[in-house]
Amino acid sequence: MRPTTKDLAKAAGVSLATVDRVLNERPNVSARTVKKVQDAIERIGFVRNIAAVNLARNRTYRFRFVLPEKGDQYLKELLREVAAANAALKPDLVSVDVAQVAIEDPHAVANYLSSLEAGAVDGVAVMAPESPQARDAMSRLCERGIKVVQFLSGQENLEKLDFVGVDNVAAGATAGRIMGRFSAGRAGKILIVAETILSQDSIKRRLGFDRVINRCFPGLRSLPTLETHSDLERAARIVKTAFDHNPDIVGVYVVSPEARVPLEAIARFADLKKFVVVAHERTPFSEQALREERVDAIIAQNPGHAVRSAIRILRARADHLEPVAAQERIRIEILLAENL
Amino acid sequence: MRPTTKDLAKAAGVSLATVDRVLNERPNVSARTVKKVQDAIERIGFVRNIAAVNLARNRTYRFRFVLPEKGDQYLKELLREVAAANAALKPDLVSVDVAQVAIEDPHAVANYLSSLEAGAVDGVAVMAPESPQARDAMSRLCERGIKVVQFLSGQENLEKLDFVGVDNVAAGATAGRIMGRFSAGRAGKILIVAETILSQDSIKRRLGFDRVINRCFPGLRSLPTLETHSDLERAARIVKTAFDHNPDIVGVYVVSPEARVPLEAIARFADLKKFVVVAHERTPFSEQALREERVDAIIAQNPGHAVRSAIRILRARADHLEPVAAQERIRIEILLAENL
DNA sequence: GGCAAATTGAGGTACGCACCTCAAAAAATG
DNA sequence: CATTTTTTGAGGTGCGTACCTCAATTTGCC
Repeated sequence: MRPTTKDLAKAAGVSLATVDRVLNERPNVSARTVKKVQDAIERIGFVRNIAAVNLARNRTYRFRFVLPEKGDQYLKELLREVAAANAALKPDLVSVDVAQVAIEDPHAVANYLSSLEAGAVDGVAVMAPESPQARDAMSRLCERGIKVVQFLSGQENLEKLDFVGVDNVAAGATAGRIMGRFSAGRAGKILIVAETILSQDSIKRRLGFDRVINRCFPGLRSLPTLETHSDLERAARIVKTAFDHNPDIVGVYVVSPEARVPLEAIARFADLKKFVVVAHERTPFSEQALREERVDAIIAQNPGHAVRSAIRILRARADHLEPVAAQERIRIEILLAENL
Repeated sequence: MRPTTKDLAKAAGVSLATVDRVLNERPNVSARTVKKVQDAIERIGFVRNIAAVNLARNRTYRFRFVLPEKGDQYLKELLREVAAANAALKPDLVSVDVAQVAIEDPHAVANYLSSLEAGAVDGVAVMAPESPQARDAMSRLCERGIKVVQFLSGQENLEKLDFVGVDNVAAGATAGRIMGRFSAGRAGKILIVAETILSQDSIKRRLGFDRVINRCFPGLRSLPTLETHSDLERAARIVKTAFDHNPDIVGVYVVSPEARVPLEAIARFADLKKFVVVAHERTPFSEQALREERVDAIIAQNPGHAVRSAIRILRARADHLEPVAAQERIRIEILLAENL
């Protein structure tokens, strides 16, 4: 039988009240007594029963994901995963919801975060680009006792905050390696498309990508990043210009998470199958494109894993526990048609 | 405030005892009353508090992983992950241990499984190749009320059993695609090495591999599978013969999970860097080899995910719940030096 | 209508722990 | 030494649910 606090009290030669004081770090316990209890914990292998703890504390967890207002398919996947997690974790007294904010506006993000009260939410997962305003707002949230994790974006700014997501330099490097090796030794240029070059994430990916291309694939050269601003017409125009000026394009790398706009733009006047196409994030569009060989590889971070990981971390922090680091590292996935 | 059974009773206009009867599917409740309670559950959004349920039931979960007796580094990883899961889940009243059995002997597996008593274990995760004996033993375990999942091996034999692991045909196909595209259009032969060709897993991987190679890469041709039987000397001998007979080998595909023996055998007389080398499973050896470019890609199934997934499934089954399918699919990972 | 059977209600105990109060004992202080 | 302060113990209540018993009520059947 599993030892209970009662057994622990007996083993330590103290009363239940004292065991309680030690376990919950209440004041007025002598160092000697603390040690007696801790030794007994070791000796009999006492482990707190979380179910009982949560029941007695009558604890619930309310977490919120702060996500972009605008987006395409990847955002939809994230919303779906949050909703799924909310349903799945209800029996565990965890409730999760979403606030959609104009994350491209640092003031909007900061305002929203400042408006949160500790009574309303126990933790937030924030997906917002780096900005001094957002950074300050997050710090202030922490001070008010609300746990914060940075979600899929902006891992640079606050080391003391947990981060859920991939190392974007490595993700870019992975894309670069795939691009290089899939090019089968051909020489030429690589078209690089992003939604905006202002995003730190895109900058990092490009950095990793270029590093690998330059170091390992001398026949290939990356062109300057084109910006779509999520505008199909604009994208088609500038992409066409790029193709006209560079007849020797052998590959296309879509840096930003929503690949639909840039790839549909290119498909208007070129056959994607003729290039090595690497994109980020699995969405219905990119999945379909991979199946039809219009895309050769997708570099992805699993949104379901990311959401669940963020929740586990918030919960651990709320309980003053250390998250299990190994389990929480989000992998950089490489998706081909065969391992979808 | 979250509704409790008390609130539910009031909302349904019945007593607590009746709510209890409905929730736990006890007999002697009229259909009309059941409906009243279920409607009320919907209406007020009642969700059972798992912490309280487990506490009241005083439930504990004892699971066992049945793993091979002999093995190399991948087995070690599995053992490590099981131990880690055991430590991490202790507060949740889950205990996990390992029994190492000579899984290559169907009788040994069957004997071991038959010896398990329902009182000692609530569920087992069995990693054993397909065999009528093992199959029967698993079925009988189920009948005795012990939950069973097939772990990383043998998904064909019993559809009614849960399976944790990847589709090995797809894993082989993924390896084939990587092999083909990384070969950069060169023509030649591919050396294929397995520990034994008797394993269903290896057969399936080879099947998927060949399918992709034959269909998509006409310049490449797979050689017959060589068997190492985990014997370095033997492996070195037969591998050398193969290289002598086939000077146009461009790639090496190690089908079985433990890549150390075959690759060290080859490295004795050839430079692995000159070939495209694809292997399965991440181990300290394969990871190091990938870093040093002696291996070009690793196709892996994350042992940590697999272990945790098996446990979640066993737990769900023990509670008569349906596991969350989406979360439990083990991904076929492609590892390069960049996304380790 | 009378009877048995099925259904429902009331109330209790237990699970392991948190958190509270009050009193008793021990230690520190002067 | 007496006094204050710190430490410890004893005991209670409650968290939300499971599971049990016994009595009361309703239903179905002949």
